[in-house]
Amino acid sequence: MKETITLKKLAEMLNLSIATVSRALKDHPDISEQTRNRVKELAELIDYNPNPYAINLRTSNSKEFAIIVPILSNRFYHSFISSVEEEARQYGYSVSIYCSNDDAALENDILKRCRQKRMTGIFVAITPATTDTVSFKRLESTGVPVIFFDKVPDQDTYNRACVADKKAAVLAAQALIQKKKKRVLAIFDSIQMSITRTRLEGFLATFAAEAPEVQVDIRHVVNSETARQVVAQVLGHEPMPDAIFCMSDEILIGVMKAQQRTTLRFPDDIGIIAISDGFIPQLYFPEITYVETSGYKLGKLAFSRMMACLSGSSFAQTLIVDSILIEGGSL
Amino acid sequence: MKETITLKKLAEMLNLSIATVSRALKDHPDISEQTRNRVKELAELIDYNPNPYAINLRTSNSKEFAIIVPILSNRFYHSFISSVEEEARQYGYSVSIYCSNDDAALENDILKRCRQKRMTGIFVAITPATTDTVSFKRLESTGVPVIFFDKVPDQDTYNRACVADKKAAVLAAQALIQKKKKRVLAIFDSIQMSITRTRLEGFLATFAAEAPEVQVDIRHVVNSETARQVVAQVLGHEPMPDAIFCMSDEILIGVMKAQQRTTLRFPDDIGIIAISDGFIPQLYFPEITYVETSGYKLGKLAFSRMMACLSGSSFAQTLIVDSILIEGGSL
DNA sequence: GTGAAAGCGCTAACAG
DNA sequence: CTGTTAGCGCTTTCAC
Repeated sequence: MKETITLKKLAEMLNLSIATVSRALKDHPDISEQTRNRVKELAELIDYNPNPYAINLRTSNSKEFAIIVPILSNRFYHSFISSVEEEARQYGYSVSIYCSNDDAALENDILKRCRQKRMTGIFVAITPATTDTVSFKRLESTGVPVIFFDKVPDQDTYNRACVADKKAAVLAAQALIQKKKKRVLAIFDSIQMSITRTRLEGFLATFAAEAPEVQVDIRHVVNSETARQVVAQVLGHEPMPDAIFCMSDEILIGVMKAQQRTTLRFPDDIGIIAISDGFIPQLYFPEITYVETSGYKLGKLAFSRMMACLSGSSFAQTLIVDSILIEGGSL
Repeated sequence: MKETITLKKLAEMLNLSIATVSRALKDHPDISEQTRNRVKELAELIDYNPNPYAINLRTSNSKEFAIIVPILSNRFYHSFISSVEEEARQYGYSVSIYCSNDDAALENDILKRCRQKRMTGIFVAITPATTDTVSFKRLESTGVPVIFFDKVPDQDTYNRACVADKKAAVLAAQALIQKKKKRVLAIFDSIQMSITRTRLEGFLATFAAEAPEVQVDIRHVVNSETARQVVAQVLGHEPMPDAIFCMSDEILIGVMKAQQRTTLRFPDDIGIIAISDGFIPQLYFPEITYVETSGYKLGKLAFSRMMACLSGSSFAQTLIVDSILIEGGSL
């Protein structure tokens, strides 16, 4: 159990006061260059590490961000997390990950913990059950920025960063129109979810405005398996759709399973397009054409907003990450 | 900016000393039940939260574990992380996630950070480039347990938790033999990786011992795309294999892409089996038969070893998570 | 049973 | 330029 090196020890070894050593280490202008070098050299040599707990106790600045997500087994959040972590490290911050398991009570516990730990700032994707956002507001009022991302509250009094859900659906619809598809099977998640309503609206509005003659068959499913069943049934009967739209990865997976039982080929026999972060689409051959919703880009955006808040930007802002179409060859 | 509640404030409000309040809050036997209740009630009422930095400064116990992984976009590590986090929370520990990006230098920085932050213990999957494990040893010698998992150093002087790599390959081989496959195309990652050598050895030994007559065609690939190319070529020429083995998810993905260009069907025309954590196999229809390597189980195992170390178990130990065969219908 | 006091390692006035 | 001092909030002897 090697004893730890403290400022005091350094000071003793150098015959200086603790204060001087402390200042030398952080390039305080008062300190002579000679002393500074002497201190820094020894510190380096004996591998001095400041105790972050002491620093925090003194300064109440943890240099640590929290990210709270409702679920961890989700690629979108993973890329968001890596993205933020990447930036944070550059700025000398750490990142702690918390998972609320879609449980509003647990989310509240986590929030409490974040308060205890004096987190510098918080990124949070709320659970569907989160109704009481007042505790977030309270935290924010104590000077801890809260950036909501992906799953955000309705009120625009919060800082929010989202992907362009509506536009993603619009882009997908336009791609279908451009490929002259006439009979589109469009599969959406449950209409309960606000993201579904947003995407559905954009999707339908685009067809209505730009290609009203296209037949759009909207179906709602609750998971991958129900998506598979819907498609298995549709593909077995004339008239067949000439393209399928999937509003999420989960749906895409189900559709692909159904397709694998048939002899139909993309894009010759039927086209397919999805909204996705891009991982699942590249599992197939040809790769699936998709409209990208990038957790990575969202992370960058949210982080920059965080830094802005930290340097004083106090008004709430809603930021949107743009979507783009990635051609895979399946449409 | 609401002012924070400290022990001192509580003490003042109750007309008690700080020491008494502190003791009351942690059920010290010296304190009378009456006082204790009085203290606890008020603490609850005004939402007192101890400052973890002060506690740590005093006790040098961060109650925090670190998990260091070489890459975050990996399902296996995700399930490991959730698994550990789940346990840790129950024991009142937090978990910080760090990603070394397969960079040994960064890994070292992270390690330094962990030392600074006085992490209670560390779980680490090392990068392929990590040669210098002495800094881990040094950390361990200061009383911070280091549990290596998945990617572990060669020396058995470390605490290591691994999946049963060899056995996984053996199980897959046995499944192929049992299905009376006679011409197996077996695709492995680069022979550079120790995991490849381990699996290859188990795989070949099983055929040699139990079914020497089976033709096993071993191929090494470097990624999903090369796997796809190999299979695309093999499937185009007689004599065709009657089964394919994939040692990893990445290979499986490539193989499936190749298959999607053919009219071959699993399991009728050809069989397929993989080693996987189970996510990718269930993307296809029929789902792919695989030998499971579970990050979740590995997490539980590693955590229990961590707790053992914390309560004094000092000798190094190598733990193995068993593998099982999951039938998907593709073999 | 309760309180006084020391100190964990560090920062930041305030003095010289 | 450098040192002295007073805490940050908490735990923990040691007294009473």
